[in-house]
Amino acid sequence: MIDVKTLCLGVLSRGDASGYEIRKEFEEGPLSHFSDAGFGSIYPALKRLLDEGQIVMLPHNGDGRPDKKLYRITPAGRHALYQALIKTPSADKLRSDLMFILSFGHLLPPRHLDRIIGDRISDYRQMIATLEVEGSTAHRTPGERFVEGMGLAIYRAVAGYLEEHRHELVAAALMESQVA
Amino acid sequence: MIDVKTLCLGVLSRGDASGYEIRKEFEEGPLSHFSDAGFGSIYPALKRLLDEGQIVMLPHNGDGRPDKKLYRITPAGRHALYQALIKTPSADKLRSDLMFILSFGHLLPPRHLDRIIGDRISDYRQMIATLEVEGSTAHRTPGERFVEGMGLAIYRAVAGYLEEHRHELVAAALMESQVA
DNA sequence: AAGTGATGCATCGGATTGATATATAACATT
DNA sequence: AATGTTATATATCAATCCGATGCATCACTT
Repeated sequence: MIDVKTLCLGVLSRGDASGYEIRKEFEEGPLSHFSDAGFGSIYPALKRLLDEGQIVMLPHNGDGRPDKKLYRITPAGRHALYQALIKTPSADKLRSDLMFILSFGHLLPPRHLDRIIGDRISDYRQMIATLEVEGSTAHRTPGERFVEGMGLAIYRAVAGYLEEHRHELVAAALMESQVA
Repeated sequence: MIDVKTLCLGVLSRGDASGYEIRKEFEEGPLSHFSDAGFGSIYPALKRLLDEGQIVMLPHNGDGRPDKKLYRITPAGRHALYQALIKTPSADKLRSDLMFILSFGHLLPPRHLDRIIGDRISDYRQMIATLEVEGSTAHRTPGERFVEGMGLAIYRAVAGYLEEHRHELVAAALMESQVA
């Protein structure tokens, strides 16, 4: 798995940024659908990257404000990023609490099953709507468009599957609850 | 996110198992598509579950063999599992090194892009074929069938998207490499 | 008889997660 | 004017998790 240092280098390869701004990339930007990193891993990562000379800190303009630290990638950093990018990528992994829960559907009240599936469908429909708007307005590189399109494709597949098979699962749970 | 203790309780709720067998569930079973846990987290988790009285160790039949330890869930364990299952599930998250890499496609040789995408398509097609066979033979609860079907739906969506958009991305990278 | 691979337990360092703490600025609310 | 809320911004910390490694036995092949 790609580590947080590499994730940070990736963001910085697009332009200078602070730790806070890097975080936002993983929360909102195109990368957000397939990567993740919190402050607890970003700040230590930046510290290590500094030590290794892969980034430098820009002298802050003394604007006052709570000391924003801007970082810039160095040639050494670009080289390290490239080395990480050409390594064979490890397998994709989807972690889903919902799927774990549903695989034990027989232990739960049918009404509850129906509700959590319905809620999740709404979440996905919302994300899809947001992506459809952003995708047509925001400026993106071909790579970013590709990745965003993949996110959209997956969200649509999941939402569609949940909608189509929701009733099967709830019906099976209902039958079982009547036997018991 | 659901922790490894709960994942273990889930597996044990279906029947007694050893740490090794629990691991196999996450590697091969229907849960494998959406959960994950290695020995380094399973063994400590089992130890804690023992301390908390949520599982017990069965007296091993002294068969010789490298000391297989069978665990069984207790009523307290089933209760803890239930409590975990009815909590609102956190959002699904797909971690994909490939997508991170592709979003920096402009930094890589077009040939390389084409190759890693092609490789990944083969991986997915292989997984889909395996799932299609298993799905029609193995015995599954409704919940397990539902989850396995979701895995299949996602894999098909990803493989399809990669196949359909592969050339766009590679073509864009080619154009850029000619400009430079 | 040697090798390979599956079964099986266990540990350990390093990395990550998730929660928490602090502080300023901008904006809206009462 | 005072209060509350949200966004900006850095940082730490315990609990947990990941990945690699080590050890030993059994089954099967070559």
